[in-house]
Amino acid sequence: MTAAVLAFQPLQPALGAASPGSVMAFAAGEEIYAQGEEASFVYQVLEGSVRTVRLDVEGRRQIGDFYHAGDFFGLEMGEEHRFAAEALGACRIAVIRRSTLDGANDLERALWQATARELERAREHLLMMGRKTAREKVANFLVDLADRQAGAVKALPMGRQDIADYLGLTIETVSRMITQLQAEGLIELSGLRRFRLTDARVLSRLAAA
Amino acid sequence: MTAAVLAFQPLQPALGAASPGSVMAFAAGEEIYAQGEEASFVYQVLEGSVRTVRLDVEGRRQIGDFYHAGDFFGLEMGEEHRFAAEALGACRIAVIRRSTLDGANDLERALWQATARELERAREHLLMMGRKTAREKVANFLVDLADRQAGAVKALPMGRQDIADYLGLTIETVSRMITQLQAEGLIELSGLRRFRLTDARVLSRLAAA
DNA sequence: CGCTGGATTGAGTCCGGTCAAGCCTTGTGG
DNA sequence: CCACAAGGCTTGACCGGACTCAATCCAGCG
Repeated sequence: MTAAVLAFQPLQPALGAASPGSVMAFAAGEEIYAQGEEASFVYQVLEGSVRTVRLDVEGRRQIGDFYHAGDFFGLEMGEEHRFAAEALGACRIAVIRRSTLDGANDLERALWQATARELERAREHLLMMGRKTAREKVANFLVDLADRQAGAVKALPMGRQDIADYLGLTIETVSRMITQLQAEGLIELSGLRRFRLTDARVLSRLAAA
Repeated sequence: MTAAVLAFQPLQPALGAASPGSVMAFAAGEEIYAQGEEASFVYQVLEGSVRTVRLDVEGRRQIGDFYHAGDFFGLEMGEEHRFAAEALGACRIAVIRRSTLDGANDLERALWQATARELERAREHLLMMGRKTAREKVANFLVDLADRQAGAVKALPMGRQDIADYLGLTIETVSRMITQLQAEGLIELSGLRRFRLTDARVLSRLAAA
């Protein structure tokens, strides 16, 4: 568990401790649940980051979302998971059996709220996919990521391919845009997995565009 | 109210009749609620179709989703609506005050489920936006629309611009793709707002691609 | 140090966007 | 029932941003 990963701000309190769930640890790249697997649990990130992934018939890959400390995921209503969930790096996950929620009114409500928040994020994501240029998408992605982390130096816990599959771009285009933003002095990379927003103002306008 | 509009299959029973809500009628293009408006109601389509729309800073337009008979919409968790809702054609809408839901456990649960279903649709939509070609997007759109309607001849209740803004394409591209699919004998238009799938098999493969 | 897989860079292509006419439904009024 | 307008839709020519293919580069690690 690196300091960088811990820098993510939990958006909601841990449910794990208070609820009859267990805590599991996963290593980088490990699958937490599979696409098509029965959805009998809900999950909360305690430490680390998680991605949800789906492959279509042609093998094209789409990232549904990234989840960091405090986030719930696996909130499907259907019988099975439409996306797989995978650990981005080493992480600890609280696993809560769905059936234990029945009748637990506040838990139920908390999960409904989490579901609605998810929906909001999905719609925001949609908006971005529909009408933004590659440059705007990448700027938006970095600003969002930075917003969730304290400190000037932000972690970039996912690889370029993951970013590409999240934004609906190719890895080459993502790479070019990052290089470009850096050349313009809007961001600053240190290594591949660490960055700073050197001009948050311009970048935010770009992202919002 | 035309027969075509009524052909949509309600996916969930009407809540309006059973609940302390009122029913309102809207004409084509009328706004049901505005972007940024306080979200103190939830809505269910009784007759007709509805679109949710959002304009970004640059004036780019994105359709969030289309809703037909039986569908709930306006299910935001936040204080205000992120998208506006507008009547596609003449329609009747059940309006349910959110506060009347407190403590009504089965209603609450029904709405959570509706929220989760929305989330699923949003993710499906996302998948499509990320990785599909214009041709696949349009095929997918038509197959989805057809699936929700009985009878061989399907209604196309929205205009080309709405389809474009839903799929993240331009109106010209949508038009070209429709023309192309028709030229290949996969679909058949009669007028601008009515179509048949003449080769559902091939079309579905295209859509799934 | 030397590997190795991820990331970058470059050249060329193509899909979908843009700009610009026209066409056709649809609805209105004579 | 037809004429006419008006908006929505289609079509065409051209352009450009993102993709593809391919060759390095280099950070991270043993």
